[in-house]
Amino acid sequence: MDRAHEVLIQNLREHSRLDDEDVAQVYALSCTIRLFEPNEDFIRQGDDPKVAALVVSGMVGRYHLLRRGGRQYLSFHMAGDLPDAQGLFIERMDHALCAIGPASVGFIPHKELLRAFINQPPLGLAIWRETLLDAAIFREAITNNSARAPPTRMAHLFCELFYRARIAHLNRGSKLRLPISLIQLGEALGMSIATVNRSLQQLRASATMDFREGELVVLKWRELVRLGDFNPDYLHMKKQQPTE
Amino acid sequence: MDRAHEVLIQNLREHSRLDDEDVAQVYALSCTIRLFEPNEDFIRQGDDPKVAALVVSGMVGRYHLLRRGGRQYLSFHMAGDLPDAQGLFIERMDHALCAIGPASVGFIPHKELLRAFINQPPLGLAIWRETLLDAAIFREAITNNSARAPPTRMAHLFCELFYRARIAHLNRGSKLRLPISLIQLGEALGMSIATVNRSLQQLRASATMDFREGELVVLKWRELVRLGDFNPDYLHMKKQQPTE
DNA sequence: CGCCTACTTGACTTACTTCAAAAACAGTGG
DNA sequence: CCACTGTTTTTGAAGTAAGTCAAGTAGGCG
Repeated sequence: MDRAHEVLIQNLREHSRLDDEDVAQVYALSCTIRLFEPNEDFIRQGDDPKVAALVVSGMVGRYHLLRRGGRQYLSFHMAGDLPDAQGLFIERMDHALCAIGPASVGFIPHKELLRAFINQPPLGLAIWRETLLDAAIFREAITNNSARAPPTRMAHLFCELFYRARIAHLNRGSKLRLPISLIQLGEALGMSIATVNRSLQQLRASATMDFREGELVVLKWRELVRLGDFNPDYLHMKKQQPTE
Repeated sequence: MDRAHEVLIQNLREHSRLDDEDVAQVYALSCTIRLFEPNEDFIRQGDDPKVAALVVSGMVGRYHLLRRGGRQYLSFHMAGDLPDAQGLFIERMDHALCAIGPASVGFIPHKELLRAFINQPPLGLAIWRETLLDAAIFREAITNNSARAPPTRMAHLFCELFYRARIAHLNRGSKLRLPISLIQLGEALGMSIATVNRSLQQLRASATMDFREGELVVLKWRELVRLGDFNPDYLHMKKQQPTE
């Protein structure tokens, strides 16, 4: 139960300073937890949600529905993330949210959040910053999908996810649970399933990482970072992560 | 001089409700105007700006610098836009800003904006919303560059720019000044200059639009929207634009 | 065990990139 | 006014990388 508030606070503290009052306000928020099956949508394109989602455990994805019925995944989210904070101030969802693996998601009423912002403006700024980091991640995705060759592109995504997971202490050493299918990887990176697979083979051959059965294993971080042309500056974390 | 405050208010009013107090706060902001040559940078990657930029006239672009020295353009901005509002709460710029054509840009001290948010919270929310719209545009760019074929992709960008320009009353009928070179178009859309040109030829052949010498002419809007798979919902404008 | 889904691999085709060269155009200085 | 330079746009030809299609394998689950 409290896990929800804890992961949120921990996440916000990675980029914002929260004092006791801010933390108290967060704990005062009501948060209804729901469990979702892999691939289950919990916010649809066109919805006008009255609650904000908080990833409590597992993984969540955001995607555009394409005309032909396909999907373009926009980002992946893990424990502590508020993947639809924008819903607070934008009426209709222009994209959908779904569980990637099994996920537990907390729902916080917009009304309570807005009241908390009035009582405790620094908390509002922390959430604002959260939405700005989101935007920075989107910008990087534009560059990644537009300007990098398939294997580099894939390595970059793995770097980002591993880096963010490590900040949130969600990795187990060099391993990270990433229940993303190759098909979804293709829908995120803008490549066909065949190219996804071949890129993955290349990365495996480089012996810098492995990814199979929904688990990422990072074997040589520095090398992988180089392969993926990854520079974490865009994630704007307060403390630099060890480069291992 | 006042032009700067006016275009900002006009832009914010497209998505947010501003009362007289909010407007007064905006007019109280000091704003230093500077003129820039085409292609001149005014914020660089890594900067930690103390002022926020406001496009007063002309066009401005945001881009990531690529390892090989190339650029990935992330978005284009026109009069009324605050293309680096995020700088208010994110320390270091993860991308750069430059003038596309000749542009006049106003600079508003962060301190004054932050004070205005305290005096007039709804103004802060309007700016927050502005950054959220930015993010929505980035999301669409991910999808555009990852999932759409070159001519569709190009048509989509033209649709977005024309639609946004029309909202801001920057078009002259079916015409719009867009001083973007084909090279820059390629750097925005993730295609080679050859493909840019051939896609452009195709769009010209469709007789839905023309683009030459930095001027876009929309000949058949509905048709162009269909060609570009364009749905303006993601721009979250209060009033629907006439579909002409 | 058999079915379904996800992953893997190969062969073929297509579309985009690269390379190259020419044409149009803008700006410069004679 | 006209050469001269550099840049942008246009076009063509060649090479290649990624998509499509198709078949086969491997796991997971009823």
